Amino acid sequence: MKKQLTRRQQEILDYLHQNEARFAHPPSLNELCEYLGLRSRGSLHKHIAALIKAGLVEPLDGKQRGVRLTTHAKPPENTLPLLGRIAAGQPIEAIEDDQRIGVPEQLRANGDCYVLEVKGDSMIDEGIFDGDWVVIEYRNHARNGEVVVALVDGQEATLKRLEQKPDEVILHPANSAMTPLHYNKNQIIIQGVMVGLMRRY
Amino acid sequence: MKKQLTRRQQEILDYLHQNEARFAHPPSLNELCEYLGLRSRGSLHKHIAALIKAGLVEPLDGKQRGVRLTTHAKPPENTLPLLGRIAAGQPIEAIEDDQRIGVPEQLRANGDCYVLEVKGDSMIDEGIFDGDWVVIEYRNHARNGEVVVALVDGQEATLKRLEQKPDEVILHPANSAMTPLHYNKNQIIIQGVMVGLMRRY
DNA sequence: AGAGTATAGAACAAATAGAGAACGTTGATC
DNA sequence: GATCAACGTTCTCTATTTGTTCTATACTCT
Repeated sequence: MKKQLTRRQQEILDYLHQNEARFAHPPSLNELCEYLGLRSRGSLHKHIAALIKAGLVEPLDGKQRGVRLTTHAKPPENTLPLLGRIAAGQPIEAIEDDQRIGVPEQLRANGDCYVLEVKGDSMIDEGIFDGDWVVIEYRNHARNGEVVVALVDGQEATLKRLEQKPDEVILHPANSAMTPLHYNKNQIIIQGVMVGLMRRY
Repeated sequence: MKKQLTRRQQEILDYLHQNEARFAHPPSLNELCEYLGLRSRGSLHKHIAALIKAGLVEPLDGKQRGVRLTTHAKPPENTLPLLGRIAAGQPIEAIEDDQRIGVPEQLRANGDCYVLEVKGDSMIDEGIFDGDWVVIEYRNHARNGEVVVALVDGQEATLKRLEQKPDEVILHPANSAMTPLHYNKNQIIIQGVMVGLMRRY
């Protein structure tokens, strides 16, 4: 039951969105009037009030702190968190805070997922290249043959094809220049299973 | 239940679809009149009323917020048409009508794009596998080194890496078991350039 | 001829937009 | 603490825009 915005309201909202970066501090009604070419705060206030009612702008109950957009509380649909880069190096090389990336539905699993950027060529024979994005489903077990994010000795994380044997775990790189790595079962923690891949040219 | 649209109604609906992006805000009847070359709101209003009845346009009960298409009338955001499968076979093996597939923003180019499903292993060394989806930008020229959809002799379409020489065109497969193919310039029509790739596991 | 369609134009009520003034509050400055 | 400018709020009044309805006229088919 969300109400439709009028043209002017939409226009003002768009303006706020587009120029969010431009303002050092949230603009006051007077400032906004100037930007929008209005002469009356009262007129503008009516529009802002409508936007507040629609939940798009933070209410400003008499306080003087300017017009702020509501923090788009819900992360946009169709995106997943981009947690960092993965190679055969450190656990996971984190990326700046709370970055998200668009992921279409068909590339996700049912469970919770996240995205990593691939670093290095250790899986090149599987068609996983440096710079690719891989979609990972949170899971702590996997079946043989699946490509997993494996944490080795609690220290380094790596993207490899998994083979579990009765008393050891083998991580297969997909690169003819590299050899499979053998570990004890308790050295390996599975942090997720690859379910999708994206590449930009 | 659904009534046949008249010529003009269809025309107006098409116009709304195609120029949806052009309008900053939903156009009022007056604005639409101008765009369509009409002088009377009343006339246009009758057509819009028909479209509303057909469920293609959101009803505007006296409110002033312009003519908006109903949500289910427009193709879902974030999707592109999935035109068919491409291999080294027939031009393009069409898929059932009007299928669409989700494609995140970062995998698209600026221009119009579409998606093909890859068939065969001719580009396996480039990390393009059987069953992958490739995002293609409509373009009829490409630079050397780009992967293109090339139509050979107006008959068979294929996905290959392009090399243009002064008097011939070479299509490089990325598979050590295959050899590059040499053509005359006029044998080859470029139907698009690959800009993205998606894979599901 | 007649049904279906298209256009122009006038007229109307409602929704929207704007200006301006007045009021109470906040927050910084002296 | 008093002062004062800036701010958010509320109100009234007015102008414009917009959706709607109606009538009259023309065009296009069978």
